[in-house]
Amino acid sequence: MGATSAKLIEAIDHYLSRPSVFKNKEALSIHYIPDQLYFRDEQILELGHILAPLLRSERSSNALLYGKPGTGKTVVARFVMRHIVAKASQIGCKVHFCYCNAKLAGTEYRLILEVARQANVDLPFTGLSVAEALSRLKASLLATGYRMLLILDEIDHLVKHHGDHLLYELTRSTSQQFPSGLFNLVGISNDLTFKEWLDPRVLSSLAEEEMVFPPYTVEQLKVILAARAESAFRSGCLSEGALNLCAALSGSEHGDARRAVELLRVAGELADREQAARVEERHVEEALRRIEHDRTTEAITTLPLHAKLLLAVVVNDRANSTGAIYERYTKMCQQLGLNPVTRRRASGILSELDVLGLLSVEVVSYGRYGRTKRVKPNLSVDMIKNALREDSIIAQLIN
DNA sequence: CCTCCACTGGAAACCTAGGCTC
DNA sequence: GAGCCTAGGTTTCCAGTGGAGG
Repeated sequence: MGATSAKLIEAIDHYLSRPSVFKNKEALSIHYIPDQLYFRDEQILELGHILAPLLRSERSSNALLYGKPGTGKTVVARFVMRHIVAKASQIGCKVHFCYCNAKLAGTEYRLILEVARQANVDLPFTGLSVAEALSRLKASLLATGYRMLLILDEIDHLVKHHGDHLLYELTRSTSQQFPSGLFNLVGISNDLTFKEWLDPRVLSSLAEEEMVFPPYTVEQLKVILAARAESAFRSGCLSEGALNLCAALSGSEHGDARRAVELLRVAGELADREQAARVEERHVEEALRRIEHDRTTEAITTLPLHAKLLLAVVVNDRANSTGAIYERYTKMCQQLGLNPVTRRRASGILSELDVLGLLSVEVVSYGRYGRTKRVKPNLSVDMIKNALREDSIIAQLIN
């Protein structure tokens, strides 16, 4: 064995023997479903009542769960589903249970694909029309005599990007075998106004039951965090102050428990890295910065090339109107030997950068001198430049 | 009150790259 | 291989517009 290998093994051993503040980090993962959920008994029981008929192979009502991010919608839905799945397999009830995030799936087709996968139906990952994919899924369910409970997370994303056509089809899918409907839907939405996007027929069948999840208070967040921390951290490895700070930082926005838990996890990782015995408040503060930083760096580095170029023009040349930005941008493309996108597209990209929170874009009118977008960076220019420099093509253009 | 700038942003067509079915 | 499908990005076309200056 070479000397390098020996050193590597030593380093790994050292890493493994190093004390950690965590005893079970899994408990702070976003996919973790605790055995006990706090302050959501009402919603759990209500959803349980709504879905219980499935266990007698009857149709349940469709339901919509609303609430701001991190108010426990997803975890409640999955918690209830877990219990019902257990019961269903115990009594041999013919229902497929399926959880799917519409935003992660991306498109209608990929959503159906994911649903089908969870129901053990094989579909090609491209090449079929949405209608064909759906009818194959239905055919397979009918052939096996299963009905399906479908929990659709971030359903507002689906509707806003692809319309309500798919929901219409799902709520209208009936057969002789299932005259009341083949699919039972539980939709989850962050957006309280998304109903306006729905056709009234879809809305009436989808929103048979509606549940609203209120934000957690800071005090409630403390209890939730304390319980998670109890299973995640070794005893004495989390200071009271750090926990309170996590709750306070997340509670001040809108009681976002997911964010609070993430903050706690990152703070723990930072404490581990510096081999601290305990997670302190300063780790939480650093974690907050780190999360913010990672989010923007990630957003920038994954941008398409022309979006990066336009962003570079804004932060580098201080150009602030669509016309000026476009002019500088086309010169830049010339230098690089690239074909520039059209004015229309550039305008669209600037708006997209606004939605991502990287730029702040405002339409202003200068009267006789026209109407344009007033554009300025929304974050520290240095942070944006640093992230842009990771792209070798852009790096040569930024001073 | 009217004009007219420098755009905005909707709509539809188009292109590319993937893949299925027959 | 022909003839379909989809997704995602882009181009083309164009009607619409807030408000300074006449």
